[in-house]
Amino acid sequence: MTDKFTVYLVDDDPGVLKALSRLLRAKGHDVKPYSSPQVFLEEHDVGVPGCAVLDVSMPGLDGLEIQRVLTVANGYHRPVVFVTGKSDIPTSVRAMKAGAIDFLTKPIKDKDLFEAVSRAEARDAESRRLHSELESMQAKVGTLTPREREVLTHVVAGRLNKQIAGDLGTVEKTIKVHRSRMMEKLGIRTVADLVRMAEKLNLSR
Amino acid sequence: MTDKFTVYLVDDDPGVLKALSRLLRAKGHDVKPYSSPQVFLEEHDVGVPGCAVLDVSMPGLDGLEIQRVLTVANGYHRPVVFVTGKSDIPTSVRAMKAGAIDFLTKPIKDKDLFEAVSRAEARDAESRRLHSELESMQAKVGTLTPREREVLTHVVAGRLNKQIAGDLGTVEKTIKVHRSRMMEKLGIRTVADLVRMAEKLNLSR
DNA sequence: CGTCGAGTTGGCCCTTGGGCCAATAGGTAC
DNA sequence: GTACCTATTGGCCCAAGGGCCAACTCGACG
Repeated sequence: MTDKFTVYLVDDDPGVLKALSRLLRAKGHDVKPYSSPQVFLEEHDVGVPGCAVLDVSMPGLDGLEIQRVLTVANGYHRPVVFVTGKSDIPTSVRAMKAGAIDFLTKPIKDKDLFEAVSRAEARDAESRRLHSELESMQAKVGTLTPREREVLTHVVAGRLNKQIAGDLGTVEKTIKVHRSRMMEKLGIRTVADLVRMAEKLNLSR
Repeated sequence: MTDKFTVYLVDDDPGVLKALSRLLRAKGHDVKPYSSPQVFLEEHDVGVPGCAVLDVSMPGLDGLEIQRVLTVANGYHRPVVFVTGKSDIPTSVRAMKAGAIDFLTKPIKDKDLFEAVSRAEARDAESRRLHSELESMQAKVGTLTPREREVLTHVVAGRLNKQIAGDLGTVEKTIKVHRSRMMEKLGIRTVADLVRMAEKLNLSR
């Protein structure tokens, strides 16, 4: 149903690795199989849209460890689906609390795996969309001078130019100029849009 | 550490019920023990700040069923902590996916239960705060006339009075009046606040 | 039929926002 | 030192927001 979505598959059992790879490839996914968690982490690229399907218990690095590492990144969370042959409830609960998409026990039903990967794909797409939106906004805010940024926060707070001038120890005219340049740089025309942007970036506080 | 926080405790085992009750009461919580899921659901009051601690497997209504019922409400989700003597991974995963705070296996460590209830309390408080905030805002929006509401959406969209007038087939003066009355009724003074309110209420679309 | 709320509109006037042009001052980079 | 960026300020003028008072229409309610 989809393509250009990469599934990072990590399982120390070559048989499982092969079987799941075939299954997911048949579904149209781009699969990258790893029998070693370490190698996976080295080659893993957060820039690629995709999800991780991890065996819970592996020698060296177990699935939960990997999940933690993947989560640390920069706010972006690589969606993780766990598969396991032998595990326990506390482990599954910990995984889910940490944000796992699903926690499947072997024997794994194809349908369950597909659904999990599908949800992972949706979440990944959404989080990428959000993330890139925030990035582009932050990039624009980054081009603002310190003064312009101050004015921005005051405008978002709903203060009048005159009041902002008072707060910043200058005159209204100066604020108008900063304000105008600020809006220009942000590529925004209305205060409404400015407020929405500021809300998303948490610039209100 | 806290009080006036109610723990609805539901377990068909009288012994467990008694033990957990004592434990939670000692911690300062107001505990309402039920050995019957049905009775619990009948007496349950979403208006009371608290959480539910449910046994997963019970005759009649199992824990997951109860969780589903508690979730249906009106957008408010009663935080649920599961306790179980005998369960399996798929069940725990389903519970966590459905938003459970935690899924504890017996023998339950006091510390785990306390932490779970504590997190449930935090979540409950937060969701109540959010909910009441939304309610009061919606109540105010409810006092608006249809026309005022239309104007609201246009203002939030960043449109000028003149443009709004064009869209609504009237003149700028009329929009000014609606706009003024609208702000007055909402108890809001700045466009910035209006936008933030609209965002929270999803009035932008 | 009279009252009332909702929707309209006009006029008047003041405050704000914002664009354009010009100019000054301090600091930094080449 | 010259060029450039950032911050400032002034003047001029026009557009937009918004308060106050008054008035009109229409449909619903008694």
